[in-house]
Amino acid sequence: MAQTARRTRGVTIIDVAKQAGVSPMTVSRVINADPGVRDQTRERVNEAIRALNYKPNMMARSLVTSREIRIGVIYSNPSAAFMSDFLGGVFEEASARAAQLILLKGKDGKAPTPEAIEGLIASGVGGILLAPPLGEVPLVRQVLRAANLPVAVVGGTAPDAISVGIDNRRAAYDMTRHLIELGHRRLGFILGNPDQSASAERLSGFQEAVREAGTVDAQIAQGDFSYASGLVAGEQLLDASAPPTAIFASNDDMAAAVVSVAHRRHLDVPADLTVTGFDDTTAAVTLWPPLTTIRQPVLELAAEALQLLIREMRAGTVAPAGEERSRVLQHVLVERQSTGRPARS
Amino acid sequence: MAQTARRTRGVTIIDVAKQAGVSPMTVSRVINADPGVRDQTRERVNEAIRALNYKPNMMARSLVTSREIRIGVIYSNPSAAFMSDFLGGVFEEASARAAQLILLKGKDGKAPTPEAIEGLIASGVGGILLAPPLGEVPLVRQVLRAANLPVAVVGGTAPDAISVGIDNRRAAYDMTRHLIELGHRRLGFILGNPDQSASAERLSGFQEAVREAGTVDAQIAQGDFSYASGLVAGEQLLDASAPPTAIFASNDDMAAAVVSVAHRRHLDVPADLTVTGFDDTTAAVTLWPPLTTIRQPVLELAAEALQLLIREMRAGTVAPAGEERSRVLQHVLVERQSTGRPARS
DNA sequence: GCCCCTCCCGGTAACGTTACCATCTTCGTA
DNA sequence: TACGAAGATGGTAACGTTACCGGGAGGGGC
Repeated sequence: MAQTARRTRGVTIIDVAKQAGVSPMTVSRVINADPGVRDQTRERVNEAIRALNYKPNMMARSLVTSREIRIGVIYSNPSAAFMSDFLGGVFEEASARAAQLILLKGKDGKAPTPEAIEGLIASGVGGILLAPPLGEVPLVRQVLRAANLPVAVVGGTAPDAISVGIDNRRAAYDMTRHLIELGHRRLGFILGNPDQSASAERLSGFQEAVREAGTVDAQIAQGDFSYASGLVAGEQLLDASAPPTAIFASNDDMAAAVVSVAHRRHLDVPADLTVTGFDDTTAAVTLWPPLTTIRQPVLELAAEALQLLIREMRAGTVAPAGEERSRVLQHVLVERQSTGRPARS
Repeated sequence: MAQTARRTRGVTIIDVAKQAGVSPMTVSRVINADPGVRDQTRERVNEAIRALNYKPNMMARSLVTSREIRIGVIYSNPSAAFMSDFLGGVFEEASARAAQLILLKGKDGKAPTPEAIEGLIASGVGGILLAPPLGEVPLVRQVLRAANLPVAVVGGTAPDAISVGIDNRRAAYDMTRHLIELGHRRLGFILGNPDQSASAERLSGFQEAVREAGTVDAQIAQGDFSYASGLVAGEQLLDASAPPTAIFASNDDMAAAVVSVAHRRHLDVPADLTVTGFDDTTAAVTLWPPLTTIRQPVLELAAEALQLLIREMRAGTVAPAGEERSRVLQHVLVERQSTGRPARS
């Protein structure tokens, strides 16, 4: 019977120091990668750390360093799958840096009320992290600007805030090229919600690839990222006299709707119609066939944004000029079973 | 221009004490609801707290109280919507109690490998929180038992661990009664994955309501909680010579599949067929029509489990006997547009 | 009128870490 | 050979909170 020590005795920096035969200060230096330590000493300390399975105590550390980091995270509920990853990334980063998170969630996919946001600010947060698409809701930005707090937005442009996202234009371009390379010459594209800049960027990428290919016919239908709008847009595209052989929806929900429309018309996906989405939400996989789509590195996006935000909060100044205040991460084209070559060229 | 103080000066317990004209110790007592403070004094302190907008510093507090609380959270990815709420609840509770979270996520909806779990344990966590359905994966439980750590599972029974969940049987019973009250007399039920005890409990609740009603015809089809299995089960139920007028799927994914099958057969939901789900995931709302379903208070579930776990970790002993080691929270029947009265009785 | 007991409250010492400055080496160079 | 400079390490004092004890103010019983 493994009599696991219930006492979380807590091996401290002092224990390590004793074991390595140095002072606690030197151990601290090793942990924080301070260059002013001889290699030999450093090695001895690292060995002691390993031997004792020492983990620095975040509480004590942040008690003496940063007075306290409290960050407000505002999100609605665009896609739950997205939020799950997003929160995961934020939490991991927050716990690594001993930041305290205060969550504020809007109801029914809407942004929280200005009052709620002001309440959050009044509760004493030192910075705000905005999940998409809240970075582009004018009312939210306005309240935040008035508070003059450091803000980081994920997945959206932001003139006066940190922003982290992917290259939507490039991602849409890649997907469109992929469809063209499969042999499709009549493409359909379903636009996203015009209030989000990502919609225009994705359209722009689509159009560039089409223009580049030259001999491709493109039809565009308006949507708003909702399943219902995908239903309408799908019907519209397939009602055309020369319907597309491939439809590229601006997100997975709308792509799922297109698949549903196709099935109702007894069209097989992908034999009769190729469908692709964007975002790689769970919808992409719970469906049959699973969707070819674009995956955003959501977890990394969130972690990166939080990291930049914390740095800015520590620095104290809101803007270190046009420095590294925005970052673009790589997307991935995930190929599943909703895409194939067209029935006949 | 609101010259917001960038210096997070950090109003401390000492500032409050000065303002209230008492010692820091008394302020601490007020914060921790210690009874040994005169009402008059308490009021004065509370006033000072409000006036200064004082927030206790979690870091400092937990530095002196609990040596350190580090909790491992293991989850796969059953439903992203579920996880989003779940993580939200866990995080909120963790940050309120200054617990450090370490996340471990299984790939592709599968449980993490035993090696990964052992790695998590070796990293020095003092307790483990298991998201559904991991509490019922034998391999996971086995590894955890060997480590002899406090464990809390959400949504599942657990002989030797804290468990928090809803009354699945009662919830299924409620939903079935609801269908019967709408006038349905031929019901279809789609079972969940037989490896999860929730499946059997839901079936049991369904059957009890059916038995109670007396004149109701019930047909049961096997599923496994996946969309694909819902497709098969839905076809099977609707192929019957006297197909049901209402189908109760054990989760939303399968319910969504049934809706898809119905549409393919040109059956309107809910005019020709009533469909209900379970869990209230996003799938329930992104679909058309939105699903009537059972909502679990996921956020509260997670928070409660974490709270119980932390208490047990602090107590030091693994089992305070058959005390409050499991808790049942209330579910809610959410009525949306996928249910209606049968076409003809 | 004195003693003891209860009820409130304050002082002091931790908790584990890092900032800051002092100290001790070790060289390179005049 | 000596002396300053740079490099490496240690000592001390914080950070904000609570645990633990000690002590003063009342009140009741004899």
